[in-house]
Amino acid sequence: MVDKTPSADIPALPTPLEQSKAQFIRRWGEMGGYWGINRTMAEIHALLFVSTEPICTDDVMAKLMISRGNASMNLRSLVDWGLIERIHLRGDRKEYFVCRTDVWEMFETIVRQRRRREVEPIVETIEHCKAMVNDIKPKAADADAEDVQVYKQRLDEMHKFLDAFGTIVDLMVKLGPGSLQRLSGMMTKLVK
Amino acid sequence: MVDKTPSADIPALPTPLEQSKAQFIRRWGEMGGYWGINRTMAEIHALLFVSTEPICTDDVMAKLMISRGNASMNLRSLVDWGLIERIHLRGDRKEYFVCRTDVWEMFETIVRQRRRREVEPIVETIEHCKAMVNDIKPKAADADAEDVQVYKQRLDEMHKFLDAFGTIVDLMVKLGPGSLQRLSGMMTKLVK
DNA sequence: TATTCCTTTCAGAGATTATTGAAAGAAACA
DNA sequence: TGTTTCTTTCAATAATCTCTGAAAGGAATA
Repeated sequence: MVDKTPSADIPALPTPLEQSKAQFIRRWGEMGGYWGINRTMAEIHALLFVSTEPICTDDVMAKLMISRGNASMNLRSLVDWGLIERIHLRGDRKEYFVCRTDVWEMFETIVRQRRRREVEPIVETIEHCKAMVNDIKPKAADADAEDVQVYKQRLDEMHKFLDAFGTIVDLMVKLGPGSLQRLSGMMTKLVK
Repeated sequence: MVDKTPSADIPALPTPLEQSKAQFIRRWGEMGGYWGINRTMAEIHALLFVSTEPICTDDVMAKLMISRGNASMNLRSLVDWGLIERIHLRGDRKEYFVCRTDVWEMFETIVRQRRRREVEPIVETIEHCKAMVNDIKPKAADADAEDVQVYKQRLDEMHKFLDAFGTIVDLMVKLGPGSLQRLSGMMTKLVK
């Protein structure tokens, strides 16, 4: 453990580099809120994303001014999501963390998780709901008849849409980093 | 205003159709939570999505067992999002609501809003952050030099990625309902 | 204009989620 | 083994978000 502080407890004005990073971190955190990810977790992720060197829990605590517990929990979540990694530095007992900086990998990871958590459950439910109304179709020829038809149709459309959407995202992920550009080229032609 | 209740205050067992709808509504609501949309708002949306007929505030209150205020606020949000519409029925003073049932339109609407709220702000911030470190580049040739380089590069990659992603989503929306299927076909060939 | 019917608003209550800090746990070291 | 150093956990607290219900606001009707 080396004390990197230049001259002990002088606060030191933030450099433009630090200011810029701080701004990015703040905004990334805010956006996290929109995504059902908590702000702190997103901020930690951003902090690691803009850090050249590995960072330990105490660094995170100091830079974001949060408690040890909070830092620990959110770092763990980020590891669970697969967005950051634990590493160990020779001669240092502490754990350090680094961010997967390849934005494509990041995207892939996030898309996979969100799909599993947010798309698959609703698809399963739709299938189940369809089955429920299919089973009892022959019996009820009453006033509901049209209602049932419309309902089934809507579920069907939603189902197809979600399937197609999932497929395309899968393929994008499989195709890798270049696919967005390639696709965008293809689609531009298609549009004409 | 016609009283549709079959025989007044007999609760009536839920039909399979009603059960199925209820299940869909519930799940759609849960998923809303993941998307930074509140559960109730998502449930109202689902309720309208599976309803053949227009629905008024009292219907929403009754079916979801929520207060008038809650129903009113969330209905308004859904209108603001462009996911549902207010309509008026002849001879009835109440306002009714219907859902845009075309899943493609729904997707388009959601994507537009989310892009504006979640992608554009971060892109602006990245541009701003890049400018901040560009302006001061010539001066600082000290130890930060490499750090600045890496930082700029990462911001750049993120920027490019977000741009490309936005482009492709735009194109998908422009191409309309068939594009997912078409694209998925094209991409499947590409993969081989 | 007064009345009725319906909608919106918003302060307070309630529910949920995030954060802290201290205690327990785990791993390296001597 | 005991000690040190670091990490995790979790009950209590704080912050945030959501919901209610009653009051105020509007618009159609008489």
